Amino acid sequence: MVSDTFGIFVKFIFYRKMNAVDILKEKGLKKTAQRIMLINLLQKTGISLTEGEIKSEMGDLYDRITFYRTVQTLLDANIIHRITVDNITVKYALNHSDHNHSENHIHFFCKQCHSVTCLENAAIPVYDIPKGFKSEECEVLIKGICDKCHKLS
Amino acid sequence: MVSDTFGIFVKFIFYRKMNAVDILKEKGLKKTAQRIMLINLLQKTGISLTEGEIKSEMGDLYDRITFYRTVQTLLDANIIHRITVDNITVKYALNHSDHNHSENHIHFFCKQCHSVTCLENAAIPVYDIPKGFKSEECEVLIKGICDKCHKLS
DNA sequence: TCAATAATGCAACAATGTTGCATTTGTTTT
DNA sequence: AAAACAAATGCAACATTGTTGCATTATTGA
Repeated sequence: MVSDTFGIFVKFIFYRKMNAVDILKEKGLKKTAQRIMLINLLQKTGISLTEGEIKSEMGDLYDRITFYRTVQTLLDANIIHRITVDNITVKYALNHSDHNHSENHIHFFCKQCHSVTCLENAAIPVYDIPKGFKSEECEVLIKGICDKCHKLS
Repeated sequence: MVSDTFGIFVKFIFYRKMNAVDILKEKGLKKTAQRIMLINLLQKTGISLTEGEIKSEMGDLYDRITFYRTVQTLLDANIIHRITVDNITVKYALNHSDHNHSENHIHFFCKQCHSVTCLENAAIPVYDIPKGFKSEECEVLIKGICDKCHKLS
């Protein structure tokens, strides 16, 4: 039996392994020092970072106002996303890919080391919500102990 | 076959239908004007409210500093809980019951009227998280169109 | 009713986020 | 490669959100 279905070729761009300059170019954004440094930082660490953590890594290059504008630009361009833990701590993380809609994946918050990991491959289940409600997007934050802290204990 | 299992009698207190004064008494908290008014307001509206909404309802009785302290007291006593939408808007809602651990239920955010409803009866599913991670708590925010807005369209 | 204790509200501060505008930088065109 | 253009930066100044010390006021239990 021969399938007559044509495959649809979808171009996926994965940010984790891409050069910061190329990401910006791809989005038609100017290659500025702060943008490149922020993307590099999020790639290097692999987890979500707070403004404070980003600030201390960036050193002299950090400027509070430019930081907020850089973040806004990268959020708008769908390159990074933002997570809030306990209604207080705001963290920033690199999106998985071009096609990953900001909030459609699960975040894991470690109560011990306070790291936030994006669980890209964990499936978002279908929720049994009451009649009349129409679900479109979903944010999930699981709290517990991460793999690294688990190993140490 | 006769079961020899004894039932365990658990006293559940449901905040939605309880008098504000009784809730405070039950928790050993003083019955102050602001606390009573805030609880009454959350009971009356049934949905989550922002500080601004609470302020305009409270009128003269509202004081910003006392509000933050009142909120903290009621959070600590497990009477209310806090929800953040889009990392910006903070909302407050009455807990379902004494035994409802703050974040262990699903919130529904309506993109049209911006209301947040607590879906008390919607079950939280078991997530398939990577090996090594240990899940303890879970926060879920579903975004879409609520039942009221759905009816109107 | 009075004393003990906790809550309130003012001032003052701290942290977080935003806007206007002159200057600088990145990009495009010649 | 240099000029011209547009967009990003960083300063000042402001707006919003949340916190703390302390004197005053309200609640509660005796």
